[in-house]
Amino acid sequence: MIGKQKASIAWPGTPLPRAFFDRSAPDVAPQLLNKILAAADGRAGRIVEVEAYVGAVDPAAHTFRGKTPRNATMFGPPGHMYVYFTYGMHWCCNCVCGSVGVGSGVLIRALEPLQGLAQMRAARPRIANDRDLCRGPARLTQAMGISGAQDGIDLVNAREGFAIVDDGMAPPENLVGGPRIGLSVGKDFPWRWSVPGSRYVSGRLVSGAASRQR
DNA sequence: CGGGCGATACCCT
DNA sequence: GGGTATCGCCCGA
Repeated sequence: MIGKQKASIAWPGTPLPRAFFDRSAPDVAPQLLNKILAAADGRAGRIVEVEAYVGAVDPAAHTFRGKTPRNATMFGPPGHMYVYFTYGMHWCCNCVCGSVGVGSGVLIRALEPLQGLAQMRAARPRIANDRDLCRGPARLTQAMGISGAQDGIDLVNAREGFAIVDDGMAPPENLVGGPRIGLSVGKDFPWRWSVPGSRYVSGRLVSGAASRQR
């Protein structure tokens, strides 16, 4: 149907409320670990890696130099999805955080695929290993069916096909942020978090981590 | 497993 | 016109 059908999100749990996102992105980001990114069509995955980006103070943020047509969603209300296009071929998705006008958000960098694996494989036909379906920000958007058409949708009311669901699994404890990936500036902000030991996290594994699965 | 590199289009200066 | 919040292929070890 057209854009706003009543979508029932497929993974059981409670969609995160608006207030969850109405804090600074580095506060929200680690709390998103172990939550579920779920689509109305059945695809779902557990969030295992995130990065925070903060308007005005963070030179790596798209919003660093103020509002433009591309980044407008980030300056809007929290709990919406900011989807951007990069490297001429890839889409990446964020949760907008903080108050209107701040311009910050959390980039979702990796998911553990949980449900709708057949649809994910169909969306990424060249991938032989399920481990690689959602291991990376542009890979997971492809697997989940997210593109520019989803820029600006509301994740809280879940009426536009996607939501972030709390299914009762707490975030990992004693998390420490590390440097973000793929930047030429802003490398000093320790605003990347991941689920320790998860084999679905992007980037190079530290030595020995490959055998330490969970 | 890890490094190197090309692809590719849009955005903002 | 330069840079990009990346990926996948190829290669050597």
